[in-house]
Amino acid sequence: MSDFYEMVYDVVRQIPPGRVTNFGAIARYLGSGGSARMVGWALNVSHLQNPHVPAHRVVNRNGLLTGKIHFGSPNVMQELLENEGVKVVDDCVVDFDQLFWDPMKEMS
DNA sequence: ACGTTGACCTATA
DNA sequence: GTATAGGCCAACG
Repeated sequence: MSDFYEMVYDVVRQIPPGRVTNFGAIARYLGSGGSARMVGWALNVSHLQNPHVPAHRVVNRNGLLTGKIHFGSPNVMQELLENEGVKVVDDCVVDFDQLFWDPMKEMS
């Protein structure tokens, strides 16, 4: 596996329950800068990884659950988030700013 | 090998 | 404030 993928998975796994983050933060943390798309690709195959990666905690900058379709069923992602206490309305995370988890600051 | 697509973001108008 | 443009790198056809 490429180091990029491993780093992405590592960061995503360290996201605390009930918190969410976006692709840009992860991309910048990895030093890829604007390569946020690569993060998406990494998460795309994340379901094959072991241990499982909580990709449901990763959303886009708008807090929209863009990748819900890749979870097998569109409702799975929202279910998981709500199960962790994250309110989701119309595929959007409520209070995204509060629940936002920045790897740069939090991991330091 | 080439063009298109993709769980996106930043910048400029 | 929204609209459009550019960039980013990997996978797919």
